Amino acid sequence: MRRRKEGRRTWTLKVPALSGNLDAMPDDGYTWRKYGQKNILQSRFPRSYYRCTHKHFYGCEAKKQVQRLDDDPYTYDVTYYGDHSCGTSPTSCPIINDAGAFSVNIGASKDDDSRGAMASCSTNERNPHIGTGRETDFSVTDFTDILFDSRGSYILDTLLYSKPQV
DNA sequence: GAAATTTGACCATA
DNA sequence: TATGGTCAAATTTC
Repeated sequence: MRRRKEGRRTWTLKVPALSGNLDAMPDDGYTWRKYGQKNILQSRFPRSYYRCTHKHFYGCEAKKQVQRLDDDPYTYDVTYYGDHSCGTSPTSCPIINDAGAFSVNIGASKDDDSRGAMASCSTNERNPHIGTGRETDFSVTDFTDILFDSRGSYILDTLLYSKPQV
């Protein structure tokens, strides 16, 4: 495989399929173009590869991989690579699910999430709360800054969305 | 006709 | 050498 460049920010989201529809990929506010799909060993479902539609216009190097979880077909594992430099930005919480709430794990490195800060987001408010154990209010803009701000010292490694409560 | 998706081949890495 | 990531031609959709 071609390894991604060192220092590139990556993070992973676990995203439930919208409304229980396996074909309804959650929208994160960006426009993606699919450039490949591969069957992965030890996984029943193929992995899809996307890059930013504006790659050629803006040289935007953002990419993402979408993998349906083997043990939970209603959940996607979405891995983002790099930042968007195309000037577009999400218009809401990166992904809104049915339940509305999710938690975010922000680590300093992929192997160290012990220093992570927690964040949560609600569909009703569309206002994430970010803090370290304590609840601190931030705006959506602040939240997307953490997600995509190239100046940020944090690496956003894992977004763990809570499953819809049925 | 343009843009997006599909799919098999190619290639780098472990 | 097996696996995973990307390329690019063919096909589909708008």
